[in-house]
Amino acid sequence: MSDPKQGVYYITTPIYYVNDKPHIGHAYCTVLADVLARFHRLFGVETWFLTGVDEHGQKVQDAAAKRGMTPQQHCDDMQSHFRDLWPTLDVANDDFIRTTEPRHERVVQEALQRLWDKGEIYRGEYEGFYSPRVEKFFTEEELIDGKCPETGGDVYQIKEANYFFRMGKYQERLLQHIKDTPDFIRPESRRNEVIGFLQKPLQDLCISRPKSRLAWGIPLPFDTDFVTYVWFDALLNYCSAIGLYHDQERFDRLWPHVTHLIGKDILTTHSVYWTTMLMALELPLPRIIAHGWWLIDKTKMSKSLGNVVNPLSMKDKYGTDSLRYFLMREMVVGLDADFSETAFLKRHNYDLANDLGNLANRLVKFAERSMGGVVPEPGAGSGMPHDADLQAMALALPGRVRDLVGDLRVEQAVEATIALVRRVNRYVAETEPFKVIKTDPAAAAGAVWMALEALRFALNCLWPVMPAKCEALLVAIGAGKPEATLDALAWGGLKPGGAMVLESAPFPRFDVPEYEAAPEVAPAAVVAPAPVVVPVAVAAKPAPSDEPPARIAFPDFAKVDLRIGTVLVAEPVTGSDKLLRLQVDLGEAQPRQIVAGIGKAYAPADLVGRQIVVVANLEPRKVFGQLSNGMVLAASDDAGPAVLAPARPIPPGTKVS
RNA sequence: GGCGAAGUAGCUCAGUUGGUCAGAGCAGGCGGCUCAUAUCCGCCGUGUCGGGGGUUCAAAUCCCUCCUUCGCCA
Repeated sequence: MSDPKQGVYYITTPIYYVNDKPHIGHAYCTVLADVLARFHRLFGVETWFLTGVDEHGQKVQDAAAKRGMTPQQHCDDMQSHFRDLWPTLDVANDDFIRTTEPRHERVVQEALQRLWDKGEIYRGEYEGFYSPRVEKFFTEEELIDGKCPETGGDVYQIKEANYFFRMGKYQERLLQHIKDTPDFIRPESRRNEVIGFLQKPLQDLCISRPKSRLAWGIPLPFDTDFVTYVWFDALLNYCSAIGLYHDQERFDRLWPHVTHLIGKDILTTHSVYWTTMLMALELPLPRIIAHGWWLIDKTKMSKSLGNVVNPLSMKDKYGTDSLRYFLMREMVVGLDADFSETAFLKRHNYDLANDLGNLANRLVKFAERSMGGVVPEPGAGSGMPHDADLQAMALALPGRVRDLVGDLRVEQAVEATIALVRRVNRYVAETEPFKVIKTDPAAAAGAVWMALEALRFALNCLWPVMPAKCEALLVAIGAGKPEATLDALAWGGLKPGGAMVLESAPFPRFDVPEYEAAPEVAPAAVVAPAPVVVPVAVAAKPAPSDEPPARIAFPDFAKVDLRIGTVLVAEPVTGSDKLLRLQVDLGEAQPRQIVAGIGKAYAPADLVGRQIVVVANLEPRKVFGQLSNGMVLAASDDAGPAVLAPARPIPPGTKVS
C-alpha cells in the first residue's frame, strides 16, 4: 500500500544496465514510478523518487574495450542515454544514481565490511561452468549441449576461491516474512512464485569475482584481489542514494517506506537476494511491485528480437502525454499488456481527442463566443437536477482515485477520471447551455461553470499521468495552476472572471494506419497455420548465381506487388507431377487461381490453410492449360523448394514490403 | 516433471469476502443534438461466465475433475 498515513513514500526503479539501449520496458517502469510519485505528492505525502544506472560488470568492461575506452569513459558516455531520456518523458526523478559514483562505492564497501565483520560472509570455493555473456555460473546439469542454457554461448569450467554471503540461513525468516506481509510482494501471483521458490533449500550466494577475471567492479574491502558481484553492488544503490552510512537521518526517514518497482524478470533478485541482504544488514525490508511486459505482436518486447518500439519515436510522433496516458491506461500493474500503434491511436483518439480534448475545446469556444472568454458566474448552476449528479461525481473522484492508486489500480484511476469527463460531456448535452443562452443567460452561464468546475476536478486527478497537458488545459479553462494536493481541490475553486485561452485543439486526432484496418480475425483456415515451413519444390526459382544482381532503385522494387495469401484449395494439375493448382485468398472478392511447381515437395492437403507470399501483379499466363494469376514465392535448395510464409498469421491481402 | 495463474459478449477486458454480477470500452446498427476536433448524447447484446460433476435455498464467484493457454523452478 502507499500508506499515506505514514507520510513518506520512497519509490525506486531498477537501475538500468548502462549498456542497454532504452526501450519501452524501461520507459514504462520509469513513467509508472513517476506517476506514482506524483500521485503521492498530490496525496500530501513526502515523496522521493530514485532511478539510475548500473555500470559495473563484464559486459561493460568488454564493451568499453571494444570501443577503445576505459570502462569509466564508456559509462560516462552511455549513462546519458537514460539520464537524458527521462526529462523528455516528463519524468521528474529526484535523484539519478550511478554505481560508479563514490557515494555509492563507499557504501557498498562499508556494507561488505560490516557483513564480513559479522561473519555473514565467508571465503569458499566455487566450481562451475561460467558463461561470460550472462555473468553466471551453471552446473553441468544445467548446460544445454555443453552451452550456456540462457544464450547458447560458450561456457568455461572454472574452479576458484570466492566469497559467499550466508543467504541460506535466512530462508525460514524470509518465508515467514512473506507469509506475514501480504503486500510485501505484489501482485499476489508473484508472491506465490517466491513462496514456491523457497520450498527448495536456499543456497548461499557467491558475491565476488576474482579481479584476475573481472576488473571492473568494486573491490572487496577485505580482499582486494576480488571485486563485488554486480548484483550485490547494484542492489545497494537503493540505500546508498538516500544516505545510508553517510546521511543516516535522511536514510532513516525514507528507507522504511521504500517501494521497489521492478520487472518480473528480477523478482528473485529483489525478493530473495536483496531482502536477505537487508536482513543481514539489519535494515527494514522494502515493498516490491513486479510489473509485466509490454508485448509487441504478442511476443515479448526484446532487444534480441529486434522488435523494439522506441519510446522516443512514439512520443515524437504523438506526444509525451499521450504516450504516458496510454502506458498507464492500458496496462494493469503486474500483468502483461499489448503494445501496438493501433491500440495507442485508439486510446489517443477516443479518450483524449474525442472526450477530453473536445470537451475542453467546446466549452472554451462557447465561452469565448458567448461569455466574453472568461469563466462565467456559477449563479445557481443550470437550475436542472443534473447539477447535483455532476457535482457528486466530481466530488467523489479524488477519494476514489486515491483509493485506486493506493491499491495500484492505476488504469482504473485513469478510467474513473475519464468517466467523469464523459459525464461532463453528457451534462452539456443535458443542460444545453448553447440553447438556453438565448432565453436564460444566467442558467447557461451556470451550466458552463458547472461543466468547467467538474472538468477542473478531472484535470487535477489526471495531472500525475499527463502533467504538461493537464497544466495547459487548466490554464485554458481559466483555472490556473493545478492544486498542490487533492485535499485542496474543493468545489467552488474555479473563480469567475478567469481568462480562458485555448489556441488550438489540445489533442489533435490521428488517422489510424490503414494497414491496421485490415480484418482483425484471420479466416478460420489460418487460425492454426502450419507452423513450420517444410522443404518443397516451387513454381519459379531464381537462377542461383554467384554474381550479385544489379542494384535497383526503390521505385523498381515497389513495382512488385507482394501479398500475403491463404491457400484455400490445392489440387494436382493433371499431366504434371510437380504442378499444383491453388485457390488463394488474397483478401479480394474472389480467390485467385495460381499454379505453382511445388507438387514434389508439398502434398496438396499440407498446403490448405497455409499462408504464403504471392506476387500479385504478375501477368497471368497459362500453365498446362491452367490459368495462373500470380506466383508463389519459394526458395529452393538441394532438398527442393520451401514456400515463404509470414512468421505469424497475417490477414490475407496484406502487402509485403 | 513439480508448483502456480488464467480461460466472461466479435475484439480488449471489469467483476473484493457466493444472493440487482451478467457488465464497461471498442467495433456494428438505429436515432438525437449541432456549442465542439465528422466530435458529443441516447437506444440496441437469448453471451452454455472453457467442458463435466459436486456443495448450497442461491455460484462466474466455493470444492473435484478434464481441456486449453501462460508463468515460476537461482
